[in-house]
Amino acid sequence: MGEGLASQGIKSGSARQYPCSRCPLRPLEIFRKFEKSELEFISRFKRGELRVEKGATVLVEGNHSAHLFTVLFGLGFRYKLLTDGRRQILNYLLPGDLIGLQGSLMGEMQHSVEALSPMLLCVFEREHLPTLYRNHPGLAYDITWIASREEQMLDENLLSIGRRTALERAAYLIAFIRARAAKVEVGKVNAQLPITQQHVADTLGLSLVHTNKTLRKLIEKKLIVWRDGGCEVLDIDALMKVARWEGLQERLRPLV
Amino acid sequence: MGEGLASQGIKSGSARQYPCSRCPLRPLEIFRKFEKSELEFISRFKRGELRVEKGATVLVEGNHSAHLFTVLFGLGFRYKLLTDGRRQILNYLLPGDLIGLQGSLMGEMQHSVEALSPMLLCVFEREHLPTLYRNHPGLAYDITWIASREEQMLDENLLSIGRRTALERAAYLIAFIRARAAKVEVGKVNAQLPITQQHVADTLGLSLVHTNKTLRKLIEKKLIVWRDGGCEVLDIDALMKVARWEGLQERLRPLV
DNA sequence: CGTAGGATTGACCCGACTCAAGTTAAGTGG
DNA sequence: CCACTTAACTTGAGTCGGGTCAATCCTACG
Repeated sequence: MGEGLASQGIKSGSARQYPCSRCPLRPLEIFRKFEKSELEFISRFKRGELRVEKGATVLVEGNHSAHLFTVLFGLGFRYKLLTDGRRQILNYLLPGDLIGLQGSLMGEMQHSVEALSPMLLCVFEREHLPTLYRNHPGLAYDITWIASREEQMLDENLLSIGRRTALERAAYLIAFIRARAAKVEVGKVNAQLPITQQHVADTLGLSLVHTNKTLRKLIEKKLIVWRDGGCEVLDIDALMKVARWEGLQERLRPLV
Repeated sequence: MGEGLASQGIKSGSARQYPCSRCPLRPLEIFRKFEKSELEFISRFKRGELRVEKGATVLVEGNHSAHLFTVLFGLGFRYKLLTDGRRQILNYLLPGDLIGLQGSLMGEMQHSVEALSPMLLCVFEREHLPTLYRNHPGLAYDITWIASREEQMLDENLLSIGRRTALERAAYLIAFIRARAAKVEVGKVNAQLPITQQHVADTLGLSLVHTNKTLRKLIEKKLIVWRDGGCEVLDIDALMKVARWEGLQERLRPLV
């Protein structure tokens, strides 16, 4: 188990490596262009940056968090546990995704968040959220939009786990993450997804052993390879076909 | 398949049976009390009412909807289909729930909605949403809150389908709907949930036959009975124990 | 060179699926 | 009022996907 925020320093003020004005994500074409006033607000809203290592726990179910984060770099995942330890991974977190909105709105986190790779997070103060809603309806709208997008992804995952076969599920999951990653890849494309087969199993609702055998089929078909403790996609179109998945249809989205 | 909105009349103006001032839901103790100005805005935001029969399709995946709804009475569900017809029910819709927010924000519906009982819906105009965000930050916040709550329920469902056994899942589902219904039951408590075993199967990701055998076990244990084409809960605490579910923890919520 | 986390494999079993009949209850038309 | 239909619920038999157990293998790392 990780340690949560308390023990991890949040750099603020001048310690930032990425002031909003030089945000590495915002120039990407999937993100809608912001007004100057919006950027200014966001810039003030941002309290600092948080660097978390691979494997660290960013947020813990049951905790109250004073912060809200946006992923700048790296990959993480949200999950829930049953009392006896069974784990279900709910979704993955990529650059541009918001972390901890549920906790900010409702008080208590109902899920935990862990880093799959080193991550860099923008830190926002939860208390400023009402100010944002009061003074920047456009940004408020964006936040609802982002929450709604997360809901949509969960719908899709639910469909997958409930109604797809093991092979389809595996293909869907990998194609889905790959497709999302492709949209926010900053700099050189890092084709490698830093997940273990245990993560895949806990996402798909399968056992580790069966997950391994299922992934093996995808590997034999040369749709993916498993290398250096991670997954590389060789043929995303074929994966999508196996999964009967149409692909992401999103055009422009907000980045808070 | 139902017919969608086009063929169904939306009563507006004086045809309304429930002006917001006499909203049957708002007095319930789970809903937070609104300011007079908020109520006035909601009242203008409401365009009319829509009555749908049992079995009717309210919204169809892929469609653009000009409306947003709040459930006043009745029970419905959201679902998605795979191309070959496999269906996954994502969540159930009860009084006080918002329908079609995703479609309103992102343009196209990514899921369909069907009525399980006769339903009465408040109809809102999608175009007025930006006005709401501009003039009523508190309501905007509420809408985000509602979206976030839906996300939370989906997280819980995902955990259930991915990691609970068939018996646990069935117990969880029924306890969950029952618990939610208990909070919004207007007038006499109608203990009967108007769902078929096919709905349960499509929610749990199980086959109809196996669902039947699983429910049979709950019936034998006298936790539920299946009567008149619906489900009645006899012992919700026992159901929760079987499901290892802690129950709903929500206190006050907004009603838009 | 030893250890540990992850990936792999085989053997065996059980939960869940499909197929195939029923049964029950609520219409519907004659 | 009865024969016919249809939707939903049941039940049994046989099969198979996916689970558990138990090794084994790799490879990065101290």
